[in-house]
Amino acid sequence: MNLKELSQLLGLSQTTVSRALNGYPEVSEATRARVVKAAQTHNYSPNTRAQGLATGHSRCIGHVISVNDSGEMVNPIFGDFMAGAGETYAANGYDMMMTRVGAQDEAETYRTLKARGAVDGLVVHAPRNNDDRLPLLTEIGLPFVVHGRSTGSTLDYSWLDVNNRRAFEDATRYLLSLGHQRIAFINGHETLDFAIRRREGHVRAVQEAGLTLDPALMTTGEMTEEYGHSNASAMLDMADPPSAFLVSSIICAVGVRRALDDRGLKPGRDASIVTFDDCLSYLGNGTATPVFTAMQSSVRAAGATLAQMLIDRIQNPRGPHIQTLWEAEFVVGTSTGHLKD
Amino acid sequence: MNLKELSQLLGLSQTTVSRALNGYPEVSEATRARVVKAAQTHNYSPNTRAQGLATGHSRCIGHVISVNDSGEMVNPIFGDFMAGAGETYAANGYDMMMTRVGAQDEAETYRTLKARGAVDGLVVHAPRNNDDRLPLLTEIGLPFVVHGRSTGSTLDYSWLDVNNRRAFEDATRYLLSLGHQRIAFINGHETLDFAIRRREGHVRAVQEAGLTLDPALMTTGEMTEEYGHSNASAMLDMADPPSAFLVSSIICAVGVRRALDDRGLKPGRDASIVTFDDCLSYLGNGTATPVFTAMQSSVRAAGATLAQMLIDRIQNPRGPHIQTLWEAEFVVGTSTGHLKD
DNA sequence: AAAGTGTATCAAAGCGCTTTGGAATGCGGT
DNA sequence: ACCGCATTCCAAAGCGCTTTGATACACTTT
Repeated sequence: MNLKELSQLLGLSQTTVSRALNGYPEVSEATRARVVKAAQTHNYSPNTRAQGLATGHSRCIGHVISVNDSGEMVNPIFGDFMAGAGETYAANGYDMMMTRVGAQDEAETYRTLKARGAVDGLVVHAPRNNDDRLPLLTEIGLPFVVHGRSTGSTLDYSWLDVNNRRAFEDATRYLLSLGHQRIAFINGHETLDFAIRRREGHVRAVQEAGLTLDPALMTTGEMTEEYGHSNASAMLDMADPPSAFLVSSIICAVGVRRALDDRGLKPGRDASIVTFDDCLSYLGNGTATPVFTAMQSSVRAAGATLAQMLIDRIQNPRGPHIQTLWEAEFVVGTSTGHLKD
Repeated sequence: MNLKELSQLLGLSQTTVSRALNGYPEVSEATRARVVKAAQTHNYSPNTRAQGLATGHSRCIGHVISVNDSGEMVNPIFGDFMAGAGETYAANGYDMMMTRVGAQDEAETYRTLKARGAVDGLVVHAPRNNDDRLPLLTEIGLPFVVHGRSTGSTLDYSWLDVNNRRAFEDATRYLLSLGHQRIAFINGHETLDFAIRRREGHVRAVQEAGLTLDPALMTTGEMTEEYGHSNASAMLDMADPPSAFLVSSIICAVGVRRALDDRGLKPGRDASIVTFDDCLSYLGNGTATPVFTAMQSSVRAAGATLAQMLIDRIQNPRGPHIQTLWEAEFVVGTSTGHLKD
């Protein structure tokens, strides 16, 4: 069933049917009602591609997932982010497209996406320091919003980020206030902007307290459970092990906890753990009392909000750029306690 | 840059340029080379929608994610599945589209997807017993493949599944062989086909051993960490607690382990855990020796294979349906041990 | 009665591509 | 010199929609 058939069926022109369905005022309400009903009974929906060709828009948002060097890692927050974004897209009649791409042909992918007219805009994930995707997208004229920020970029662009620096500064202060002096910092890859900011926050709080940083207690890497486990294990086996762990992801924190368990150490009693918690739906941080003391911010909510920002931007490309900074909520769970003497 | 401009630039007709780029034999190799090069330098890619309109195909695959009643859960395996599928799609020039939908307007969504011509085919996720999506999709003529199976369906359709019944039967037998008699079974929602099969496997092995099943040791639910933790906790606090846990997901298993840790019990020594492991990239089951004794099968590989099956089906809709059954690999880790007397 | 004003509808062009059904060109064979 | 026969290229139709610019008609208004 297409427009032509439907309009013939109704004894109307394609113009009128199209306008009736798209809510134009030139159509009488009586006619509109008739058209809408017929469309429903005959299960008519306008062909996406024809509509897109005529309007010049795809009503589709792209998400380009860059596969990192290891080539295998899937960001665990991805599902929740997409779930949040998906709600917004659905509510606004947008489709959501995903593209996987190796790091080397990133630029090519973005250019092709634009040339093909496949998407009206896209979300930039996992921004790096001075990320070259921002000038690229600006140059080729593809609307975008950034999940996070790109320090060093002089461009004006829209982003939504968590105040990572403050969150990790506060978290470190909290551990210091409990008497911890040797604090391990299990961070993500410091090619990523958020990881850099987190380190800055941590470093600032440690230095502020007049303590010196031990490089042996700071690691960076892919934020998997195994990564948390192996690094925490190594540190716990040091001659002078840390008494507290500051962890960049609850998934790593699970690994850190396992390292403690392996050694018969109890989190909160024998060693403390503070983690960042993205509020993943399948890895909730306890129901009544939080399991981990954590800085939390819902990545799902971030997805929903960023999607709306992008849609607004697409519909009004000349509008001002929006920058949103969310503060993480600090919750005290059972994984932290005073330093034992 | 569009076809018309490019062809004018080259002094050729649109036909010739189109044919040159699409590999038709009617074009001399010299001309083709010239065209391809010009397309590259001018960054030309055919407009997706125009191409789709002309050919009648979208070269796009749909993934409809049904949001369950709780409305909030995101399947943790989703990211890895999509990563696997995405590789295949990219290699074959297909785009990948996601749609989120509430359970009540599932049918409507599929119909609209077809009517709009938005996708050439789709992957059915999380099939239920006698799933009504299969006859629906067959009726509306949208090619599909199923990740899992739908018991009770009399249709002929393509699927890829893990032999869940055998995996859980074998796992249960393994626990029995270690002397465990009270085995808890932490399962997923038994509206889902795979969960039903897993229960069947477990039940069969228990009955085969001449033991009676204790309904108090069998739970079903959303497979989150918290779900594993709360149910394992409740069972461990029973007068006659289980000595082993059979768990449907490594995420739940992490929760079960936490419940043991809470009580100072050590997995493998004080209680055993066997889990199904989807080989999620961020939640690897140890490097050298597995942490959990597990039945493992890569959901990422499943995504890649199913994507190929679907593409084959789209390109040859009259071809035979393919049914693939994978056996899970059983690995013994540190989470299981003989029953202490 | 003529002119003006909305209102409700329509025919046709155009979006950028593929593809059908020719047409022009070059070349060997008679 | 003429006739096939490839080879190489092209003009134009068509995919299903939106949208421009008109048209037909029923009312006021002067």
